[in-house]
Parts: sequence; structure tokens; C-alpha cells
Amino acid sequence: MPVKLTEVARQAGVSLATASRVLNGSSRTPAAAIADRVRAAAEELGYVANAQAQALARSTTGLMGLVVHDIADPYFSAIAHGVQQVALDARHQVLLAGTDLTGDGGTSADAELAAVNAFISYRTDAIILAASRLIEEDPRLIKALTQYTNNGGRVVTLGTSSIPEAHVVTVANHDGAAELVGTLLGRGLKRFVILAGPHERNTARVRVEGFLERLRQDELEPIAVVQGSFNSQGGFDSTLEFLDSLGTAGASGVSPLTADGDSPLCFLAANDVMALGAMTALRSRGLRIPEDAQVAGFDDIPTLRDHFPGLTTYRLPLEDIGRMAAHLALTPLTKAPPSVTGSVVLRESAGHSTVSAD
Amino acid sequence: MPVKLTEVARQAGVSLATASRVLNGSSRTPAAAIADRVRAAAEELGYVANAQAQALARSTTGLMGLVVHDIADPYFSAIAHGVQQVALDARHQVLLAGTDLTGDGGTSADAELAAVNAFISYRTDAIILAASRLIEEDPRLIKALTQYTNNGGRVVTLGTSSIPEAHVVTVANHDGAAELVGTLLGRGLKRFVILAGPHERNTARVRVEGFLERLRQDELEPIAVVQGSFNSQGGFDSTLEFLDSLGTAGASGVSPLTADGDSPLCFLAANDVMALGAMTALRSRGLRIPEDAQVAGFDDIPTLRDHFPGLTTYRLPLEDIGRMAAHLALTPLTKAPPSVTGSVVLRESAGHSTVSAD
DNA sequence: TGAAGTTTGGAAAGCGCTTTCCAATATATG
DNA sequence: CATATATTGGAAAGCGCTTTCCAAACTTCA
Repeated sequence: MPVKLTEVARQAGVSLATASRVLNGSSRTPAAAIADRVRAAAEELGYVANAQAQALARSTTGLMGLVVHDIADPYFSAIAHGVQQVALDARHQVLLAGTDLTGDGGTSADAELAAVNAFISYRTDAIILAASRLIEEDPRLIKALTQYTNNGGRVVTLGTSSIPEAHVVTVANHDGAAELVGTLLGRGLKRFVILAGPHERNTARVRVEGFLERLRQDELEPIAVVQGSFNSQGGFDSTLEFLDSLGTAGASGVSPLTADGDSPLCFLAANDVMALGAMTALRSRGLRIPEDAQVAGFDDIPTLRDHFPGLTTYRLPLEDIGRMAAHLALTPLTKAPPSVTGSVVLRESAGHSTVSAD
Repeated sequence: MPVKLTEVARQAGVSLATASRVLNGSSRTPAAAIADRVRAAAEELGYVANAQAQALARSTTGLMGLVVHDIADPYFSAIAHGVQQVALDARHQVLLAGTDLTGDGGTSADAELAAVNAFISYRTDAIILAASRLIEEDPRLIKALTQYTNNGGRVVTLGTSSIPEAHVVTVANHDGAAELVGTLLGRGLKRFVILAGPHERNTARVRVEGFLERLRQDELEPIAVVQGSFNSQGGFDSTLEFLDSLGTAGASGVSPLTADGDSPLCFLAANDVMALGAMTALRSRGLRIPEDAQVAGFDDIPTLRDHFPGLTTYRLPLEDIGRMAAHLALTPLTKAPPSVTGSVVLRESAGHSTVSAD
């Protein structure tokens, strides 16, 4: 039903080949007079090239697939934003899929596999896996992606992954976590509760390891490590769980978490949204931040800008990460594979102007 | 390079037609024995159908295009999330574009046109325009979309639009704004500053009109209407601008905004992110919320869950809106076009437990 | 058992482009 | 002026599928 190149060619009185050459970027450029006629005809008829047909003929689609976990999570949407920028510059379209949507009651690994298969089916030129990798990759995923790369597809992952042939944007999850703890230790904090994400998620696990390692370096142990889902609710639930586990033991004073002389208790969350959930939980129990309890996150998601009290965190340049991933996805890697580090950002929620560090 | 149907057919010892019929959902189902052979061959070779070729042959792509403004804005990512859910159920892939990315220094209207043209080129089965409409639609956009719908494409917009043939998800922007103000008035608030979004954006404008109309109904006028961009920064800047415009006039007490006996000043923002920016601005001037100034937003974006003080707002079921839009995009509208209303959510930032309403 | 009806698999014609050859014309060279 | 060399437009062969016909093979029923 849409007008096709044949019609443009007829209208311009040229052959199909000529029309194709002037309209859709070929190495050969027909004479100016002819070209103008073709362009005029296309304009008049409102011709829009059929990208599907072009893809079939060119065997490249101009598509790039992006797999996130939950696009409504600021972490992922920031990355997606970065990806989009590069895609736009490279005149590529981005196909988006989320692994939090498990249509048929499957796991998020199933959702990821389904997304990847869909992308492969659409012959995307590249696939960016931004949803955090699992410790144990699904063999079906590996198989599909291996075949994909063998066929010329490019795949990019964030952090590290056990996916062969994947280009990876290395992120300082471990070292950043350690650095964050180091800074907090330097500000006099000593008592930590770790709000860990799901253990099978690499990023979550690696960050927690970074926390623990740095603590060990100072011969410290966290008071508790609570596992929770990798979102606000997870931070909220874990925090409540921890508070409840204290039982009536600490129900004495205004600040049940701080015995006299103790440094304040600090919750280290595996990411910012968990930290925010934790703050909400603490508040719901009437605890003041940072006086009664402190909180630190990881990522520095953009929405933190308007949070109060400000969340101490480790800043990752999320949009840059998205951009790098997209670059890696599109261009045959010239320089060394990118490695991203961030920096500690101290805000009111922890280590900023604590009682002990002032 | 990827294995194709011909190879599967050969391997299974059947014709191309048969292989196609068993693998890619046809109305005709070959005999069970044959079908098994074909499936086995496909599995063994790792066959993945080429969606581009299918699209060409079937003249339907299974794609749906989603145009948002800024995917990193929680408002849009919530909607996108809803869209994704329906797309997944309908086995469609979603192509994402953002109008905040203006590659070649164009306007966001240019970006939207480019996105729509790209979607048309990829022959998406439907296009959802979630980026807020302009008062004055770009004629090129209208032309492109009209041709698109004439060719069987479906287009969906949010709010209202002057795009002919578009299916629209009506949203209670006006009435919701009025209701919100009504509630605040009922709680004793009388003095308002409106943080308006860009006037050319329909949603922003309509909400402000709702605010104004309800005020007028009580023979009230806002103290000021400040224009700002439709994001956190816009709310921040507008608020500062307003505060500065007060000059030294209010620099006397702790709470320069409230003369004795006055009800507190309340900032009405055209959306939540602006409201959050406003709160940040107020805080930066040492003003307490809600004691010194109050704030209300619009949307109830999911990230509000963890904000403190809680933002009073008008809750819109954003994911539902996304879902509805996607439904409208995929199925030939059976019932009446959907109309979405929300509800006022009172939180600490305004009208919740104000001095005057307690 | 034969005619009519019903399945079932396959051949081949597209779907809308790109691109390789080819032929024709224009330009340069001896 | 004839020949060699660029340049340019067009015919046609795909790209990997779907789907319409057809024909062959079975059923069914009188």
C-alpha cells in the first residue's frame, strides 16, 4: 500500500536501479539532472523506503537491540538514554526489551533469552545486554549469542560476563564499592549493615564483595548482610527485616541503633534504589537520617538530584556507560576496551557531616 | 550467514513450503511425522527465522514504535514500561525513540518527525506518540502520519492531539489539576505560585489551565505563574526565579513566604519532576517544607515512593496509560476509547497536615 | 469399484529493495 | 578519425521468507 520505489522510478522516468541509487545512498551517483527528477518524484509521492526490504537486500538492518531489566528503574533508563544518543548519531534504531517482564511466568533469564532470540530474529546489527548478568549464564543464551556473533552480530555486556565473544564495558563495581567504604571508614563510620542484592546477579554480588573486602582490610565485619531484591522494595524490606531482627534489644532510646559512644550505624546498599528504599524504611520507623542511621548507595542515579537528605553514593557515569556500550556495539573496537570508574559522592545520608566526623 | 529455512527444509527432506508451514505458524499444519522432522532439523541447525524477510512477505512487521520525550524521565519510563508489557503479550517488539535527542541541532519537533519517519520506514504496525503534543502540530508530521494511517498503520497519542485519525488515550489533565487545587483549597491553602511547563506543550498547558480555572472558581488568582522547562531543572530554576523576584521584601524572618496569618504559600507544578526540582530549590534557600512553603506536583511518578517529604500530587496510572496506548495500537478498538482519570494523593509536601488544616 | 471430496506436499510467484553485470554513450588519447 | 577508457543507466538476479495454486495421494460413500 505505501508507495514503492518502482513507482517513484516510473514517475521520474528512470529505472529502478537509478532511483535506488539516488535515494538510498549508493556509491554510484547518477547525474545531477536525473537525481533531481528522482528526488522530486519521491517527494511528490511521499516515498519512504521500506527498511525491511532494504535490510533483506543489504543484509544489515540498522537496528540495535537493548536488553535492560526494568526500564522504569532510573539506572536502566539512564543507560538507555546514553544508548539512544549514540544510536541516533549512527542512524540506528533501538529495539528495547525488559527482563522484568516475564510474559509466561518464566524467570527473568527466560525473558532475556526470549528478548535475545527476538533480536536475533530481527537481525539486529548488535545486541547490548544491560540487564545484570547472572553468575551462571543460561547455556541456551550462550549458544544463541555464540551463533549470533559467528554470523557477524556484535554483543556488548556491562560489567563482566561469561559470554564468549562479548565486548564488555568494564565497570568499577568492586573497586568503587571498596572506595566508598574506605571513604566512610575515613569519616569515622565503623558499624555497617549490608543490603545485598540477589546473590546470583553479578553486579550486586561484586559490589557486596567490594564492601566486605574493604571492611576486612580494616579488620571489620558487617553487623549483618541482608539479602533483598535489587529494587526499592528490596531495600525497604531488607531494612525492616534487619530492624526487626534487633528485637526489643534496641527499643530503649530514641536511637536504638547507636549505643553511647558507638559510631552511627550505616546501611550499605548494593545500589541506589535499594538505598532509597532503605531510607524510606528507616523513616517509617521514626529513625532520623543521618542522626540515627546512615545510608549509602551505589550508582548515583540522576533522580538523586532531588532527594533529601542527599544520598551518599558511588557515582557511575550511567549515560556514558550507555554511550560506550552503543559505540562498542557499532564500531569495530579500535582502542582498548573501555573501563569505567566513578567517584564517591558524599551527601547528607552518610559520612557527610556526621557527629563523629565533624 | 545465519541458517535459513531452505537449509532446514533440505535437512528435513521436505519442501520450503512445508518447512515454513510447520515452523512459522500457518493455517495449514503438515502431518505430525513431517512436522517433527522439520522441528528437529530446525533445532539441530539452530534456525532462527529472519523477521525482516517475514515482514516483507507478510507485510506486517510485528514492530511497534514508541516515541517518548526523555526515557530517563520517570514519567516516560513508566509509560514505556506499560507499553512493553502489552507488546510482550502481543509478541511485538518495541522500537524506542526520544525527542529530547536532537541529533543535528534541530528542535524536538524535528526529532519527533525523524523518529516517526524512521518508524514508518521500518513499517512498524503502530506508532505511539507519548512525547507531549504541541499546540501547533508540525504539518510535515501530520502529513507523514496521515499517509501512514491510510496505509493501515495505527497511531495512538496521549492526552489530546490535533493529529487526524489518531486513537487517543484521554487523560484527565485538566480536571485532575482542578481537583488537586480543589482539595488544597479545602485544606485551607489560598496562596499559590504556579510552575508552568512550556506553554506550547499541551499537557503542561492544560494542567495549568486546570489549576487556574479552579482558582478562579474561588475568585482566587495565583501569586505568580512562572514558566520553566518540563523537567527537574525547570522546576528548580522557576522556583529560584520566583524567590528572587520577591527581592528583599521577604527577607525578614525565617519564613519569608508567610506573613502572619497568611496560609502557607503553595507551589503548583505542572508535573512531579518539576515539583521535585522546586523542593530542591526551596531547600537550597533554607526553606522548610511544608512549614515555610508547600509543593504539589502531578503524575505520581513511581520514584515518589521514596521521596521525603512525600510529594502531594495527582496520581495518574502511568503504566496503565502505557498499556492502554499499546492496546489501542494493536487491536481495532472495540469499546469506547479509553479515558483515564486519577486521584489526588496528599502527602507531607502540601495539604497533608498543614498548620491551617490541622 | 469408481466418482467425488478431502488432505497434504511442493513449485513458483511474489514482497520491495540492492547490486552485479552489461550495453550504450560520452570523453580522452594516439 | 579510429580506438581505448570512463561514465552512466538499465536488466535481472538475488535477499529469505509466505502463500497461492496444483497435483498427487487418500478417504469416503454409493
